[in-house]
Amino acid sequence: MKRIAESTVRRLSIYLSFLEEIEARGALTTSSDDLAKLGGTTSAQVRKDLSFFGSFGKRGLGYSVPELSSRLKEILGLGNQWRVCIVGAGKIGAALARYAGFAERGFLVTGVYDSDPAKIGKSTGGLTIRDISHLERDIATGKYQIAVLTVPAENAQHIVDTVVRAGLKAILSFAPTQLTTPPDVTLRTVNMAMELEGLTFALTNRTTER
Amino acid sequence: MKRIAESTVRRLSIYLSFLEEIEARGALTTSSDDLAKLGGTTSAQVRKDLSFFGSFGKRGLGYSVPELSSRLKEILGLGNQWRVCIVGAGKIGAALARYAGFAERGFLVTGVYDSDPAKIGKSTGGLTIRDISHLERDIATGKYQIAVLTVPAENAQHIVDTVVRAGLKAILSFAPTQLTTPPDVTLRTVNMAMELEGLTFALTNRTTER
DNA sequence: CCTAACTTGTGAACAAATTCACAAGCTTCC
DNA sequence: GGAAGCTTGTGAATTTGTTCACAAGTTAGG
Repeated sequence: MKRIAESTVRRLSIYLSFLEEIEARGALTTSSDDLAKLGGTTSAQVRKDLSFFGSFGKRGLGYSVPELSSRLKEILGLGNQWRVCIVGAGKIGAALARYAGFAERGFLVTGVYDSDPAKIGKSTGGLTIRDISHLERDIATGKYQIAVLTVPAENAQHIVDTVVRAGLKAILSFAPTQLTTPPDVTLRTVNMAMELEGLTFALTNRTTER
Repeated sequence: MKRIAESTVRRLSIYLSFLEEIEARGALTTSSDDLAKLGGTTSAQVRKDLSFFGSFGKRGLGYSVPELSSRLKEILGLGNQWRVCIVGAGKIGAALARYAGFAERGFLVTGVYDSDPAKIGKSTGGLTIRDISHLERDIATGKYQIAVLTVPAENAQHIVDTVVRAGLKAILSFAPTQLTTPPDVTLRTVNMAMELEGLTFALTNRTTER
């Protein structure tokens, strides 16, 4: 299969959420133009994105909402449930552990880890906080497929190395630092400071950039 | 000024954080190659990114760390402080209100808003939660330059419309939904579900995408 | 003062992503 | 069953972003 751009994958997620809205409203079919308008893109872009994976529409008619929706779920790997651990039981970690939106999408947070003895053993979002020294073993036994890191920048790379060593292939980091992983491990980073800087850049340079 | 790509702005943020690390370690000069290695890019990319804004280095020598650092801060609009409000005093909003990392970068969270009567008047992160019905007026009087939205998807667009009407030009949203703003308002969205879907796509399609 | 060793800044070449534009398929209606 | 009206799927054209490659500064050493 051809390499798929990250921007394409992001748009697929967007299309899927629109399809779910459309489905909830009871419509049975939709068109690339509908999806484009909702997502602020063009119908050609929508069709091109989908074309990487096959052809799901009917010429003259559009797309069947339930069908496209389920094909997209399949493409995005949302057919089955995913076991997720949260590393770092600070405020953000605790908020995520409790966040119901994950479960709706098939992400099951089944473990929370921290290194602070004061937190270990306490409960958050219905889960008992485990000692981070157990993390590597737990991953190695297949307990998790995805790790979400909400730890300070200083510890982040070390934890990445640990979970990678244990065999994990997907990491979502909220640590405000640049991390490195081997090429077979997928890493996404959400850096709030960086997002805010994108805003202040726009405010300062008034270049209506988007 | 030429339009600057969002990818360029993100890299500038990364370079800045490296410069601060380098500065903390006491080095006085650095090179495009150093920055490239730290950031997983190429030295040509670094130089090209900087060239959009001027020429800050000395041929044969590299860049003065304090100088480049302060020029980048200026470019990113970090010279002055920014007043930020958080809309939505749920778990994530409360976590952000308390997050010290913002202040370090010059982002002052000076207000938290919610619509839930049970929360209004309570305190979070040293701030009293205000009734969201005051938000529009507060923005209009210049209290804030940036709004951070941590509200449910259903309410997000309505709140965006409100803050835009009040004259705000920069919004960071954590709501898991697609939002629209006029072209002169900069919007950045962090969507956790979408990030996780990017991971499961990679796990499912095994295309070592990055 | 000349040469060697660096490193920047930048047009030009290249690659990637997006948009265009249109043939091809499906449906409806007469 | 043919024409009209849609909408998809996709090569080709275009635009945007990245990498190359090298002239032009700068410093150090003899």
